[in-house]
Amino acid sequence: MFSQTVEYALRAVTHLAYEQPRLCSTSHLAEKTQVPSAYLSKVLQSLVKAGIVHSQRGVGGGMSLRVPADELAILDVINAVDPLKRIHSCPLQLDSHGANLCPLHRSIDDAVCVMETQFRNTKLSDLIKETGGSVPLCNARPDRPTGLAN
Amino acid sequence: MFSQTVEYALRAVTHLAYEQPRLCSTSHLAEKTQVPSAYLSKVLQSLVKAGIVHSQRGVGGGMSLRVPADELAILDVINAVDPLKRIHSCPLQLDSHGANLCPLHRSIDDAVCVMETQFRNTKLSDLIKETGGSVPLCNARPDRPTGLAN
DNA sequence: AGCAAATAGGATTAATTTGTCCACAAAACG
DNA sequence: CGTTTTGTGGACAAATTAATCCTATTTGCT
Repeated sequence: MFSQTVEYALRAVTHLAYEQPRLCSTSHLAEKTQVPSAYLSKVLQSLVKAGIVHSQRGVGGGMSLRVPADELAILDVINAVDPLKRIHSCPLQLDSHGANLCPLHRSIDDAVCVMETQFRNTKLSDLIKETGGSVPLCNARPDRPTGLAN
Repeated sequence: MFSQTVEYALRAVTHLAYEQPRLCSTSHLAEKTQVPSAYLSKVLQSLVKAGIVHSQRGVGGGMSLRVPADELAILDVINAVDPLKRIHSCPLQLDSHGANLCPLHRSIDDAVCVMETQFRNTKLSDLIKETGGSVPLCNARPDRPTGLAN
């Protein structure tokens, strides 16, 4: 349904929010989110380019959120790595119906639209609240909750 | 967002509903829906196996709907070729939170759930109603609306 | 029986997505 | 200044999805 890449990106920012404002190295993030480290680094690069994540090289460096968790919609994260694509015109070239989509594509686009709205309204901060016995990233916690990353 | 295969399957059943109760050959369907013919035949095989489409070999044969269009949810079509996968347990193995999903996966699954419901409530018959200046499959019409397929 | 029209299905190729590896660049720190 | 730690980016490999090709099988028709 959603690509692996989206899943990985969301895991990453969720953990970053959880450890805010500490910097997380890619390898630390990879371990915590169970994402292949080398691939995660690619995904993070996309998030950096999108201005969602800040990166700091060198000793003690790593990644951190560039945006407050309550201002970052998870739609932004999704769109940074694998954009939801709304249907604006008929995929069959026969655009003899102008701006209207046929019922099929109207229906598909409606579904995408609903998700888009839902993901725009869900902020990253919503994902790090511990609600109803469940915790962010399925109980992934920092090793030393009060210490430094790594 | 949705796979090519889902798109193709939906185009196919839409056109089948449109030409109901005539039989449509794969090549006729392929032309009308602009789907690669050889690939469409694979997709149709899945629909046949799922009991959604009836196939008839030999001269004058082809495909037809096995189910009335107003009883066939487009969710059934989607699930026949590329099932929506709900998240039932945490993708990270740490299932230390029992039946609860973490907020991230709860949120993703909610979105999938909404779509599932929407696609369950949308019947194929809804896709062949000509509403608001737009027509099924972006104006694809049978060559001879009152004649035989092909 | 024999031919033509159609689906069924296996094998193969192409394209895309996912994942790995390695050399390089920047930053901190002695 | 050099070494270590970190991200960057390119090239490549593996896996999955999409698409093609070819042969068999079923069916209708003369």
